[in-house]
Amino acid sequence: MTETRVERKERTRRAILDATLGLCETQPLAALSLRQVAKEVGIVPTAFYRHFESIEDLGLVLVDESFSSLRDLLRAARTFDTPPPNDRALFHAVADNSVKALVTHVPRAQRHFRFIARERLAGPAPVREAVRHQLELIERELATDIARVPGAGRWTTEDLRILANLLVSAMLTHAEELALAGNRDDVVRRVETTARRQLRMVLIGALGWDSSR
Amino acid sequence: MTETRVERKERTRRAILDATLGLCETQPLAALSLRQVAKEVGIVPTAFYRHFESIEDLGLVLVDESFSSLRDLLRAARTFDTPPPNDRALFHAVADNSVKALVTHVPRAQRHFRFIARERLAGPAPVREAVRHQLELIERELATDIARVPGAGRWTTEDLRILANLLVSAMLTHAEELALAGNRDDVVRRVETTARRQLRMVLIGALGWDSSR
DNA sequence: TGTACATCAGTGAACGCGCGTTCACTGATGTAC
DNA sequence: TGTACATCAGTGAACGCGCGTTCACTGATGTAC
Repeated sequence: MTETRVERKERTRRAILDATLGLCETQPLAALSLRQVAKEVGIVPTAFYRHFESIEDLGLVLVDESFSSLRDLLRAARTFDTPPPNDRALFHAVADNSVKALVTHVPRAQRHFRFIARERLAGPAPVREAVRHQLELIERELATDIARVPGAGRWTTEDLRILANLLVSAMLTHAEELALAGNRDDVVRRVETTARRQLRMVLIGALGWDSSR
Repeated sequence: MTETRVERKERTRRAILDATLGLCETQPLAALSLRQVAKEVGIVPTAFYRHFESIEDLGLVLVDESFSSLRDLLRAARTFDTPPPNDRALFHAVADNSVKALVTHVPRAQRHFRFIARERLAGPAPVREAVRHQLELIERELATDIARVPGAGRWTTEDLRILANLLVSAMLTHAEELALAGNRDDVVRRVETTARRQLRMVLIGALGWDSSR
C-alpha cells in the first residue's frame, strides 16, 4: 500500500478544487455543471457528493483558499529591506513594495485571483458575502497599519477606514485587471505604473490632509 | 390597426431586453438559457432568433444601454448650481455633486448597474471588452475635465489619466456596491459618506501633488 | 500473523427535465397595381 | 377602393444531448480480535 484511504480521498478533493479553478478561468461558477467538473477530474458525477454538497459549497472553499493566497501577497507588501529615512521616502517605499508584490504575486496565484474577480460580484449570494467579509478584514488591517505611520495622528478612525477602503478598492481593481488580462507584458507594465503612481498620489496627498477640515 | 408590424416587433425586442435585465438581477448572463428568457417574455423559444443571434449578442446591446444611462449620471455630476468661490470650495462642490448624482441615479438605473457589475468581469470576453472600452472613454473625459480645473497646470497628461483612473475605479466600486446591495438605507448612507470623503481626500490631496516629484 | 467483518470512495444504470437548434407552418400586416 | 401576392413575427413539433439526483452496487482499505 503506497497511499492510505484518507490520502487518496484528499487527493481527489484537491483534484476537484483544481479542476473547478481551471474551468472558472473562462466562465463563472454559476455556468458550471457538476458533470463538467466530474468529467474534468475523471470521476463519475455521483462521486462528487463524497466531497462537496454542491458547486456553491465548493465555491466557498475556493474563496477561503484564494484569500489565504492574497494574505501572502499582503504580508510581502509590508516587509521592508531597510527602514526609509523620512515620511516621503517611506510612502514611496510602501508604494513600490506593494506594487512589486502585486505584479509578482498575481501571476503566481492567477487562477485564484481570476476566481475572486469573477465571483466577487457575479457569484451566488453566499459566495459574494464571503468575499466581502474577507475584503473587510483586509481593509481593517490596512487601516491599523496606516495608523502607525508618522503623521497619521491627526486622522480620525473613520477617515483611516475610508482611506484604507480607497486603497483596497484601487489595488483590487488592478489585481483583477492583471488576473483577467493574462500575462500580457504591456498590460502588466501599464498597471504597474498606474498603481504605483496612484499609491504615491494618495499617500503623499494624505500627508496634507487634515480630518478636521 | 392600432400598431404597425415594426412597432410590434420593437415592443417584443424591448420585452426581451427587459426580461433579461430582470433575470440578471440574480445571476450572470452566462447562467441564463434562451428558453428561460423566452418563457419570461411569453414567446416561443424560436421567436428569440427573430431579434438576436444569441444571448451574448443581446448582452452587448445591454452594455450599450447601460452606459448610456451611466453617461446621464456623469452629465448630472458635472452640473453646478453656482460656481464655487475658490479651489477648496470647488473640490468640495465637485465631490458633493458627484456623490449626490451617484446615490440618486444608481437606484433609478439599478438593473443596468447590476448588469454591468456582474458582467464587467464575469461576462463573455466580447461583453467584458465592451464594458472596458466604455470605462476607458469615461476615464478620458474625466481627465480632460480635471485638466481644466485651476491648479491642474502642473500635472502631466499621464498623471491626469492616472488620477482619473483612480477616481473612476473608486466611484465604480461604490456604484457596484450600491447596485448589488439593493436600497438598504444604512448601506446607501455609508457608501455616500465614504465616497464623498474619498473624493475630497484625493482632489484636495491632488492640490499638493506635483507631477515632477 | 491470519481471519472475519466494517467502512466508504467511487461505480453505473436509470429517471425525468430543460437545453439549443432545425424545420415547415400560419396568419396578420404590408405593398403593388 | 379592391384584389392578389409578398413579407415575416411568431408557432409548434421534433431532434439528440447534458443536466442533477436516486439508488443499489463493488471492491480495496482499515479494524477488531
